[in-house]
Amino acid sequence: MSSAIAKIESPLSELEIEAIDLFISFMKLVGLPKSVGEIYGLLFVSESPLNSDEITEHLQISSGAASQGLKILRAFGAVRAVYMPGDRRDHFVADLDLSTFAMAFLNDELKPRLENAAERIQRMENLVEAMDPQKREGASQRIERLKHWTDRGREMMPWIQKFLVK
Amino acid sequence: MSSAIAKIESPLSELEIEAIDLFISFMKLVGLPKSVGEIYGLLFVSESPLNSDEITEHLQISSGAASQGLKILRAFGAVRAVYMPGDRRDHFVADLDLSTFAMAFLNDELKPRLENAAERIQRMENLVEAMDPQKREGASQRIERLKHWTDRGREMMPWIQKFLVK
DNA sequence: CATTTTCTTCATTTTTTATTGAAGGAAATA
DNA sequence: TATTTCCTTCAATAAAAAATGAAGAAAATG
Repeated sequence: MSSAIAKIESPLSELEIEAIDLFISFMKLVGLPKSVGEIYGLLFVSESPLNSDEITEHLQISSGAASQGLKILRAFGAVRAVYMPGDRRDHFVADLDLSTFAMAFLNDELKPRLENAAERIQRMENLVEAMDPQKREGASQRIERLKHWTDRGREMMPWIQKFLVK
Repeated sequence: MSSAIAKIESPLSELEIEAIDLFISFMKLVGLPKSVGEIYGLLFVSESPLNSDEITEHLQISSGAASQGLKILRAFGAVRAVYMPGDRRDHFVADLDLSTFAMAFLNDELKPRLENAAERIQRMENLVEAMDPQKREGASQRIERLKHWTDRGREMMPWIQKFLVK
């Protein structure tokens, strides 16, 4: 840096604060760390692409957290790097279409869990088969209930996906 | 206790372990602690109502955790206390209909968040109004996108509810 | 190809969240 | 009403998750 004068900390605008707050709570809901919400919120309202330094300065977070958070956001397709002529650094913009993010969450987080649940229920059914007939009755009913609801969850998936793309 | 002989730790059956594992991961998904999943999983496959002591023994958790977990589960309507003649202690059974739980989660967790988001977006719109016209354009578009998707979430709620009750 | 810049990784530290268990309250029993 | 049993609460502790920042990899520059 050419100037010896310390950079003035860029305070966040009210708008940025609202956006960041919103996305922090949203990311918490889907189990992602605060820093991910901060970064996405900042990029969402930013008029221009931001580089890693700008992100760490604005949000007062470490470079590690920025790198990690951006990695997660890129994996979800919520953020992408754009080329800025004459600047070596990566610059990032938010994908404003939240359906991209929702879709990725559905496929990467929810779907595997439902599949895992299905496998587990299959194992439970096998275990119930092996029980002596007296005990089997009640257990069997319970497992069926469980199966019913996970099936229900799976049925719901494609519908939600349609809802998201339209 | 009349007997001086230490109680043998009741190990969990394979079926119980599968059920507990399943509900631990499910509760994690909705942001509830492990112990809540353990308790619900145990009760879900239990043939008979269990009291607090039985729960703490089987799961090897503290009385505090059991009390706390049962409180949460009752609040969600996922578990209820049943009367056992000749026994002072509360006995608990799981509500096997998972839609009760899902519905409570929707109403208690999701709905307030969406409403909160709506308020926040309203504030953001006001802030954008107050910006100077040059900057307003882009910001305004972004907020509209945001609004669109939270509205979408709100539209989806009643549909999911119908799906759950049927 | 040496130097500088940028980015990522990961061991450590900090922060957050969950669990424990003792203390005390509430209700049933004697 | 004193005693016992059961349950909950909450301060302290433990466990889990996230953030930090230094080390080093990767890539561009001179």
